[in-house]
Amino acid sequence: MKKKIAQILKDTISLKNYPEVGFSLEPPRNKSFGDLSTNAALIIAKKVGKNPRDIAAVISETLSSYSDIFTSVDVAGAGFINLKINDNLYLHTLTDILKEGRNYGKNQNNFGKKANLEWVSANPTGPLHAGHGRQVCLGKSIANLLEWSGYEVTREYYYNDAGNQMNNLAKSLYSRYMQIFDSSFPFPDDGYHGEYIKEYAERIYADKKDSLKNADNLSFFKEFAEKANFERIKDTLETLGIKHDVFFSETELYRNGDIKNLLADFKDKGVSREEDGAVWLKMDRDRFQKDKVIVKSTGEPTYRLPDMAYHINKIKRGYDYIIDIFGSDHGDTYKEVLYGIEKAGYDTSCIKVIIHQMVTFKSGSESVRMSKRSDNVYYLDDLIKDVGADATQFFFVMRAANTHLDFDIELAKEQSDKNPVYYLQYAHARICGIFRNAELNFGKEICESEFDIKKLAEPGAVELLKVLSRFPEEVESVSETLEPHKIINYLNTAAETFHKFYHDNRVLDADNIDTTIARLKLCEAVRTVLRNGFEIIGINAPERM
RNA sequence: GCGCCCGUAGCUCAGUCGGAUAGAGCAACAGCCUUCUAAGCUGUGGGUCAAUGGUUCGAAUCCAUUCGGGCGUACCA
Repeated sequence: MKKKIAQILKDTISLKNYPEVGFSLEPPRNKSFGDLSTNAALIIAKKVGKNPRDIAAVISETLSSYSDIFTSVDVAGAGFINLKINDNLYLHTLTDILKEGRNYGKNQNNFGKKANLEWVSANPTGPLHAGHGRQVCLGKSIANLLEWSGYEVTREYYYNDAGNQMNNLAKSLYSRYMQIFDSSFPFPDDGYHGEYIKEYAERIYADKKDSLKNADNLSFFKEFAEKANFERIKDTLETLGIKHDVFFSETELYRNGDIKNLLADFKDKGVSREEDGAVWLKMDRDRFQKDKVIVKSTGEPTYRLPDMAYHINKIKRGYDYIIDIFGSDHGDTYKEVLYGIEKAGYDTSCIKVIIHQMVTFKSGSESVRMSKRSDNVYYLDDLIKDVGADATQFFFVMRAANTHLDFDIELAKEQSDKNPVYYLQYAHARICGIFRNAELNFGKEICESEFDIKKLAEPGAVELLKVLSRFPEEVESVSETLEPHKIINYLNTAAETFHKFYHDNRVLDADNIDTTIARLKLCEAVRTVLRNGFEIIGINAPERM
């Protein structure tokens, strides 16, 4: 509906020979100003140097002639045009919502396009810790958003298994295994201290007894640990309903020659140089402080080179849109990686990098420590166990990725009205309750009856429909910015408007069957929008609470 | 030092491609359940939008500087 009105406004502007401008068309903060408000006249006025109110008057005169759409067109303030929209238009959105059902809100703006979302991508050196949760949950929502705007989405997980850390992992496990026989067996200085390594050692011992005591290489331990860690990571992700389509290993880039080829490519193009036995990528001094090492003097590439090769691999696989999610600790390094890809001659404009800030956990007023070094790590598993999958998902997605997040475990755990997750879910459960009662008291047929739209004339119902009609626009804009917290903000107003309606208007009324039927349809529409919104952010829609 | 992100109500945060009287949840206070779930609804109080200067019809929003916090600033990933 907004699109249609924007078009009318645009046509009016060109009809009056005003220059084409970018204007806003939004519901005003203050509802008494109307349903939509535009600053078009102010923008035009600036451009042509005339009084904005005069221009607004000219435009609004034409707009008023669309009397079937606008019930009032007013010029206000400095030159805003405020529009009130005919309630009948909103009543018809109800029919649309009921017809589209689970698809209401989806759009096909990117139909036929392929997107690749890479996230989590934690190396398999141990279980995911609670801090990983932010990107795990963000990615889940973002993948959904992409799908809701028509993309075919590949969910991808990239892991570095070629570097030193996997060797450390193997050494750590070997050491724990040997400690079963000799508790004084040395543990590597930079080893992984987690309890899970001891568990793996026990499992190996149970199966192999002491047959690996004199192993001449650690490949068994490496493979065992990698496999076990991945199993646990995948289990954790599955608890949250996440399944990656592709697990891409760094080793693959060595095997298929991508890394070697890229290095040769850099050399051919003259963008790399050698110094002190290492290979450096020449960086643009306006943007970077110094050149960066891509191959160490030991002959091993740094993480940058495989990362570049990996992204080039993704580009070559033909995606229209490539999205990475990283923590703020990668805030600078991804720029180096993109720079390298450009130097290799690839267009990086299809790559979008989402950086999220770090998370601190607290329990009430106490902060929860998340040290990687000690045994005392708060894992993502623990968090999910403590607060539940829905609250985990909700709390991580509730805020803009761009700001630091305080995760209050006590609040998330709280099974009460304090907890913002329940506010939304409760609205859904309430509606389900109404339908249970409707079937009980009026029979199943009542839900399928034809309804009379005129029975929804009361302000609460119209207000509710106005909010519901915004959902597709909301999805559309959020799937461009990839900021799922805005969906939550929207759902909050939807839930709030419903709770208000519920409080003021009784749905089931034996004396007014027609009204009952119409209101049931309205409830069905609210339930649809809530359910669809929940699907995007990735939480359940409970039928009772 | 340099780079990126942030600073909005007592707390946690929305709002930021410039728009009208800056919002929500929690906390505080006062009300509403013999009728579909009170995990709800209604109302009150609470603000130098970190500070200063600038740009203009108009700034929480853009620019500059300062202060404060986070993350980087490796031949770690």
